[in-house]
Amino acid sequence: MRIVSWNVNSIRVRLENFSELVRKYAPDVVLLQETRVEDEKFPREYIEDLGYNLAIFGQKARNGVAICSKFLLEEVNFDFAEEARYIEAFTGGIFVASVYVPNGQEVGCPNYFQKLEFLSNFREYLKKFDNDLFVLGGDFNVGPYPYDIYIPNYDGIAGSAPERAEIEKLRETGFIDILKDKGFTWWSYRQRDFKRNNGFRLDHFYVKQKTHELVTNSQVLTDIRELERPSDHAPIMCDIKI
DNA sequence: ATGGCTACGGAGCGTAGA
Repeated sequence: MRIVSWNVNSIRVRLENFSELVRKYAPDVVLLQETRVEDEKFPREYIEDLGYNLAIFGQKARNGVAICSKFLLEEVNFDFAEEARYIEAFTGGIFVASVYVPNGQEVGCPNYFQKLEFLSNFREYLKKFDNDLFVLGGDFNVGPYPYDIYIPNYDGIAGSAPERAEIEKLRETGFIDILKDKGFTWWSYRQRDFKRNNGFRLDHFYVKQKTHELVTNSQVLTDIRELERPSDHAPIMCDIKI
């Protein structure tokens, strides 16, 4: 099974890039974040015509998550967060989840503390999957290690010690960050940051040991970030022997 | 130089992203 996770920064603007992703990599499951569209306006037909079933949880203008799968989607649930930031389902024999962690805006502001709280609550929520084959993908908006952010000694938003501590606690519950050391996943649209590789590694896959034993490959799809009218995030991909 | 770019809503430019 091939799984992609991708912050698309508007699904409606990214349809051609989505099609190219499917043409090049033929993923079985695509976990989307920042679809930025209410459910009634989601381009369902376009995605379904590419061969995917859909589970969506969106809202107007901001946030929005979705799961696209070539397999039947069962036990779809998006109760974790009030904003459209989380969705899970059982598909093709495993549980998958797509999460869009709040950005936090600026260290110390109210949204920043909401981000820390989100991560803390989320860690507790995920205990329900302790005994399942489970792949969690998403935009965590944190670069867990110093080399995940191109700026030396950076400790601003996405790189502050409390944010990194929340992710460390997630790892301490047994989750393995399978894209550690695989490079950046986000580059600002500004300053030609992508060309200069001024990036952050914000998009992660987490699996526990039982699932990790089945992972055969993981990578960042930087070629999709190079397309015309790209998202500011590259998709991330992993292959699981299932 | 505290901007730079992109998407959204909604018809100006403010807000958010990270």
